[in-house]
Amino acid sequence: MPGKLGPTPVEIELNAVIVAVRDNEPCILIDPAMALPSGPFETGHRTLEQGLRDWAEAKGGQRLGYVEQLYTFADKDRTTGHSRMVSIGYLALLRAAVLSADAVWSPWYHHLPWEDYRDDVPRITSKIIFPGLSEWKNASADPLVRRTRSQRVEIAFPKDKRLWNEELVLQRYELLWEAGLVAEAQPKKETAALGLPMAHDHRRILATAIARLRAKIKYRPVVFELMSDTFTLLQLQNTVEALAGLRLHKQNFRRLVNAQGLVEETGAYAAVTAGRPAKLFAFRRKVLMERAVAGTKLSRTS
Amino acid sequence: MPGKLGPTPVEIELNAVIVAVRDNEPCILIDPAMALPSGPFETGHRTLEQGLRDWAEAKGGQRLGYVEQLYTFADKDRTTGHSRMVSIGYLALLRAAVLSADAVWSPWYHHLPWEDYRDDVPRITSKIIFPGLSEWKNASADPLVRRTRSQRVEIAFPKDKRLWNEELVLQRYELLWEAGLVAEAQPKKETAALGLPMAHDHRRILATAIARLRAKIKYRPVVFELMSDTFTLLQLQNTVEALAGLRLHKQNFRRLVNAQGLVEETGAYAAVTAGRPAKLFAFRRKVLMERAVAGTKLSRTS
DNA sequence: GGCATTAATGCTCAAAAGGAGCATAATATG
DNA sequence: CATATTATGCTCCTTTTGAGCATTAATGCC
Repeated sequence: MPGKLGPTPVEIELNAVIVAVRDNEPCILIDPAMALPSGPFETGHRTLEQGLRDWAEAKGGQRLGYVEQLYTFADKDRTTGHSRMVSIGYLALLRAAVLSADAVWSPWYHHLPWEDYRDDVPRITSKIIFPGLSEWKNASADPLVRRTRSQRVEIAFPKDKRLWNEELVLQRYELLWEAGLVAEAQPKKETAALGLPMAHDHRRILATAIARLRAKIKYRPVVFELMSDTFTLLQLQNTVEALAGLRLHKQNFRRLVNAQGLVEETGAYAAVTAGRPAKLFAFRRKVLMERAVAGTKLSRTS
Repeated sequence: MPGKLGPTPVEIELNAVIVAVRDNEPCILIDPAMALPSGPFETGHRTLEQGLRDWAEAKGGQRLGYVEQLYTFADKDRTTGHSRMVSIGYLALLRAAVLSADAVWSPWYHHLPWEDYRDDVPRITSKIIFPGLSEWKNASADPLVRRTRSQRVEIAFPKDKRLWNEELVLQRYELLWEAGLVAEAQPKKETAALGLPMAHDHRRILATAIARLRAKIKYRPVVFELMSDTFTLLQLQNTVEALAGLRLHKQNFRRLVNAQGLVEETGAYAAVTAGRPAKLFAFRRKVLMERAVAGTKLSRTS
């Protein structure tokens, strides 16, 4: 290859989106500079994931529960001095949380307010996003570009809210970025003020994490990593709704949870708040072993 | 954190699992040393993916079609000299293929022969794998360990072939590795000879790629990246079957493809081989724009 | 106590999707 | 022409989903 310059000196940085749900609000750990917790990858670690776990434990005083690698970024602008910065994003789920002084739980919908459809469509959607994206679409002279943009917008932010696809978090963020509607964007508008900005490209990493999590809760019992040992079905549903940013049909949700054998009754009842007391359930950890659920869509022959 | 040594000098290596299907056999690109194509990440590149594309194009003379990041590995044993090697795995799909001299297409089932269930259960499964895993299971004195191993085996390699889950490629490889049944394993048995070994941990990366691809074909129209411009429905089915390592129900496969609006008739017919001539179809590229299909399993309220 | 309110739970019904297989159509070959 | 081979159309039945009605069990207020 012409212009070969040899291996680039590189530094590895681990970025973690650490999630917990408090009062039915999904929150992420950030520092006062609006940055995700991040640290260097040290020589002593056997694997990347162990590196992350050790570092998070030392810093946050918590043991990370569920951990999953998200994506490795190495864009050109991620540079420190003359060496290149490669960032490996992780998603981690946490139950309780005692925080060290320099960290805060920040509700993730503060950063991506357009993602919360639990109480109808967010107001900013029609007030800012639709006009903003429309303007962006028409800003191109090329009719082909306009058509493409139009289609992307319609998929990411459909007019008909029943077509809302809660998994397209990253696509939506990228669309808003391209349209200059978020503060991090390069050719940004003066008006770019959608959501609370974060350091560097951390809001993008957050979007990646939410997308992954929203996809995953559908076929893997990861929600339980966010629940306490016992919980009511409503609490469970509230947590799923918080993550998905959607309201779910109560009875069908219960049917699903039961049919999958995900929980078992503990015999106890929740301390009452109002209405009929709810049974307390516990996650059947056995299902983790019993099944390796994976969506089958292929109509195989028997 | 005690023992902190500061950022580790690191080198980035890109590893690509480049897939094409020839004569209904999924093949991967490897060099004579049984290694996946790999190259360093150069300073000149804007992003990792662009780095991979440039490098693959220069080396293979091909433009990569579909590219997807798989996983970033940085295990301790991946070391060159005193700097640490971080490997970023990619999956790429290719249609045709003119190869440079030092590369070969190797059928992936040569490396993972237990993954091909198209003609019934592979023979090695009952002849080598079942006894081997059984022995491994019983090798532990701890009854708890035995139980866990037993469950893992039953999920990965179920006795009842209708329970075969074609997506668990990585789990199966790891199981065989732990049991010392593959040549790459550390505490390997003399008999460890399942499948054609590959360099380093490349067979593991291949397993990751296959798992990802098998999962993806179910909800994204990626197969078409492997098809020529026009094809018969049987050819399409054969390709899917090759990837999934399964036989599918013909009529239902067609119903699915039609219902999803994935293809359109071209009006032409395939050059006959035997039997009734088949219509030639083309992929409806529009669906890529029309829909951003994502599996919905949450029963939302309307 | 009686009644409104709030949740939890049980059940039904219809529509959509998925699994299996029968029947027919259109070619090639001997 | 009979046979073999593949393509394609259609039916039937089972499961899964989507929606909503009805009942149960508490609390709070009069």
